Amino acid sequence: MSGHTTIVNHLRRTGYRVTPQRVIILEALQRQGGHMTAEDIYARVRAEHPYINRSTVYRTLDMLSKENIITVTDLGKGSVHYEMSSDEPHHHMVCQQCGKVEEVDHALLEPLQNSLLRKYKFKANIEHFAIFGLCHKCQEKLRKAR
Amino acid sequence: MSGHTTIVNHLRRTGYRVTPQRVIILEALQRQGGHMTAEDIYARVRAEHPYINRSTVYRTLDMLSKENIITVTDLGKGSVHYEMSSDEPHHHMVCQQCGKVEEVDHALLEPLQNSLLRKYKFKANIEHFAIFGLCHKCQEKLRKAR
DNA sequence: CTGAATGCAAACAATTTGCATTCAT
DNA sequence: ATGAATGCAAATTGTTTGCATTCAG
Repeated sequence: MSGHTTIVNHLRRTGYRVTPQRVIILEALQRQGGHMTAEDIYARVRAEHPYINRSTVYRTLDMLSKENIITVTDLGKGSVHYEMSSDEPHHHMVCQQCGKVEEVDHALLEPLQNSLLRKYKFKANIEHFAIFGLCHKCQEKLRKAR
Repeated sequence: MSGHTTIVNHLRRTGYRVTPQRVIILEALQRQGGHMTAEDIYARVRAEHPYINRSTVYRTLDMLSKENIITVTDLGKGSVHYEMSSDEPHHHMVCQQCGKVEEVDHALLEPLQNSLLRKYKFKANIEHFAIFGLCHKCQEKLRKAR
């Protein structure tokens, strides 16, 4: 699931209409790469195409996530983050001190995923993963402060 | 950290004033046991003490979590959940289909916690953990639906 | 041409804030 | 008596909705 045309074709096949605003929003997501909030995306899109409406952005993001073209992650910042889905799942460590978000190798999460399935028959959706805590730098800072 | 007086004493020692509203909010949290949103707590408290203000509830919850008397969990429902801190940490599996929240044994999380520390020096705050996915029942339902 | 998608303005939910008043210490 | 905490009303933030208009297919 990547590349403009592939996605656009998928949408068309599924019965969605390919409007200019949808294309523009998709492009913004692809250009950025990392996480963005709806509001980030709106701002970015607005910069070049001032006629695009905020609700269109929200509705499009909703649609894209239902189609698994983008993934939604709740990083505990009061608003959800979006990014393009990728083949290699990755996860997020969120520093509660400085707010920095780092990525976690999927391999570290797999054992947990398996044990949850074995013990609780719970199928963890690991795309939707955010781990909160303290990054290395902030631990150092805290230690020195004492 | 449990029992009315222990907490009340801790607060007083730390320089907080022990107001009736704070005591009432604490009691509501203790009576309930499980997670509650700020709004849940407000409603419950209001039922018996209608004079208590909404902002007082929010401010008190804020204070209690800063003092580690309660823990905050973002279960991805648009509003944060609170519950009394306990000695045995536990975590949450949130079913994205039916919304049910189950608890996860801490033992399953420990390996992850360790590997994050080893590989990224990231100190995961595991009190703040929510794992999203599909519970057993909803997996069954989904399978049958197809 | 036709219904899906957009734009707009208004509604909403959860939370926060400024400020005058009250009350725990 | 003094500043911390409360109550109140208003503001903010992020998001959703109803409805008339537009435009992709």
